Amino acid sequence: MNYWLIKSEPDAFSIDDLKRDKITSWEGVRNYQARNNLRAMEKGDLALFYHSSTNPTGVVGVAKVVVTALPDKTQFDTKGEYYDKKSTPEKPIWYCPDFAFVEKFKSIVTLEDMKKDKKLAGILVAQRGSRLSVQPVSKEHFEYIRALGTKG
DNA sequence: GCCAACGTTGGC
DNA sequence: GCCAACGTTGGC
Repeated sequence: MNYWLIKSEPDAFSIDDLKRDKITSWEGVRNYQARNNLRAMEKGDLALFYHSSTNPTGVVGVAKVVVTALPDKTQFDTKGEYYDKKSTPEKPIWYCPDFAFVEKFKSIVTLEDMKKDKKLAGILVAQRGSRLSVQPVSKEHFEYIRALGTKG
């Protein structure tokens, strides 16, 4: 059982979109480190859902891995924005798991909150220049942030 | 919209 | 395989 943080721009795909769709394939990640994290995810793992490039930025809910990583079909779509000409169905480069909606927080746990909180010292997302869109999170940090968000 | 951080690409 | 140039992310 591992814990993660996944970033999404709410204009592209928000926690409300996940709530509506119930399940989504986490397609379009084109960063090797993020992909490696996606491939390391196991069924039942939980992820903090983070809204980036919005005001305020922060964790807005929780998602659960329901299907482990399979080849991301968008890499083969020659007309799509995620097409990768170096990838083939025989040797796919990019993989994505499916996430299910778990909950939306009563209140957002903002990046500012996380940076200030001594209990969250060392959390990747609050580190300067942390661009990685799929990050591991410790169990302690996960549960602490979830408690902050759900208590409202 | 700016720009720091940092990943990727490609020439050598 | 180094590294400069370039592109992207994402907070502000």
